[in-house]
Amino acid sequence: MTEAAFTEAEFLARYDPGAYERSAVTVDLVLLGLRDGRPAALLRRRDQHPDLGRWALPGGFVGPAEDLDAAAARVLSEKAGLPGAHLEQLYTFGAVDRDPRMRIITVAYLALLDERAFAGALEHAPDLVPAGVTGPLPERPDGAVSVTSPKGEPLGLAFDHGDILALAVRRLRGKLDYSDVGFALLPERFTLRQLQDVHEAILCTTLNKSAFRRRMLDAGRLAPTGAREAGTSFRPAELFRARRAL
Amino acid sequence: MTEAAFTEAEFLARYDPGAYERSAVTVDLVLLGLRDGRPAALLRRRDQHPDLGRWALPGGFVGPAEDLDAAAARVLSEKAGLPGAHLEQLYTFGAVDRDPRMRIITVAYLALLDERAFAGALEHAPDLVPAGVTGPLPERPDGAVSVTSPKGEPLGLAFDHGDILALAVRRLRGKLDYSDVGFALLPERFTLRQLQDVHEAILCTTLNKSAFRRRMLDAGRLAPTGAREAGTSFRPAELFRARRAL
DNA sequence: TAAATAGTGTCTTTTAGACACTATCGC
DNA sequence: GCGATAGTGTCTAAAAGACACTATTTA
Repeated sequence: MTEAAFTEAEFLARYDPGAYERSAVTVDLVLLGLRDGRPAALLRRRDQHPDLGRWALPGGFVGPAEDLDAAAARVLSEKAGLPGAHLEQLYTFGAVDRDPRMRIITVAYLALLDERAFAGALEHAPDLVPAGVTGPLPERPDGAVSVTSPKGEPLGLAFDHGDILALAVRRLRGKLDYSDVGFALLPERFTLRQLQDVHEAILCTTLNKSAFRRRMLDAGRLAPTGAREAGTSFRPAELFRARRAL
Repeated sequence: MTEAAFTEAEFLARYDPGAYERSAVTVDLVLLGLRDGRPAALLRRRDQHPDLGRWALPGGFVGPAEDLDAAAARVLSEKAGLPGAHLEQLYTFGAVDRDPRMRIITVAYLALLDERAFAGALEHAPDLVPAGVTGPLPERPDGAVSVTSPKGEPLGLAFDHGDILALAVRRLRGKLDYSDVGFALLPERFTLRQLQDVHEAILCTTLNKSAFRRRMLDAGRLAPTGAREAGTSFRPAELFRARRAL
């Protein structure tokens, strides 16, 4: 029987990994944050063919001895110079013709940056541009996003990166209500009003204040700090912290 | 300037794809259905090292000129002999040591089979075994699944396939309420009671009959056929069909 | 005290659960 | 009519929206 012919160690010693087709695998990152209260993504202008002049998500090849999540974290720190951001796998794009150079399968990740991290990334990587992201409209959730330069001009995205960006926004919207991704876009301590502003910006709606506060406080994911914001010319709001999930 | 030196066509003609690290890429399928009203997955016993004797998800390598979705559909029809099943990408698993033979990145897909397709797959591929899947418990959604043979004996899964299976169940549960994945586990025409049974089996709960009917009918995803089920010895229920999403 | 925003109370509307009730089929 | 399940009506409980109201700070 085959089963008894080798031990697993012997089997592995004789195994020839060269016999299989291989593909280039990359990670691409949607670096998403809020800029002036509006969703924005960090993009890089392509200075080479193909899709020269179009705008692309930062990304990089996955090393042969590198976990996917590690590759995403490496690209995040290379491009944005920050370790602490929320990072989650989005989806894997593997259409044969998605890159005309060769077959490249890319695992897309969503990275959420708070305002400070977003600004830090811009300093750390001067080739990144904060592009405004609008849509897909909540009532047409499978639509496309429109991406604009800081001056408001529309930007064309390279490859299938528009699809990736649209998926990132949809994912963020879908998880906003029941997960703690919303906190990732805020500093460590924040007011309930700031949290509501974030939700409204992501969902493209206005929310009811008292209902929002009720839901957030009842959900038990917020810990009051006792401290209050400083520097206001009016009644300062209480500062909360995201409670570590169990 | 680099930009003007070549056209895109010239650039591509000179491009050398050999310069990048590559990885073996596979798709693995969670073939999920209901057997006697309980969740079950189709698994294959490994007859080779590594993990000889453990139970694995059906899968296959992604061809060099094959889209990811096409590879998943191919494996589905090879292993289960059916084209029409619901198929969606789940997650990509790429830990360096997930397979001791070599670096293999696998894109996991969830395939939902109705009772007929499930039985058909068992006939088409006699090496597949319908394994009962229980858990993760709804109150511990990030727990592990336990997998049992048709006789009720626990089965050990190969590689990280237990994680993949658990993720599949969680995804199915999460989408059951707002999407139409529930319909994929039923024949084309079904009664509301059958639909409720499916939901209860997947969610591991009991649901309120009148509230369930209200929700389903109000959601507008059901189309009445006018026909009624046949062969009952009591009042036959109305048959519905899933309405095509816009 | 005026301005501005934080935070609360409460009424209404909607949605979900509980559960008994009626309806309809084969026999 | 009986047995069994389909399907409905209605009460209650919980959650969400509307919106006015009170509270607290700086200037």
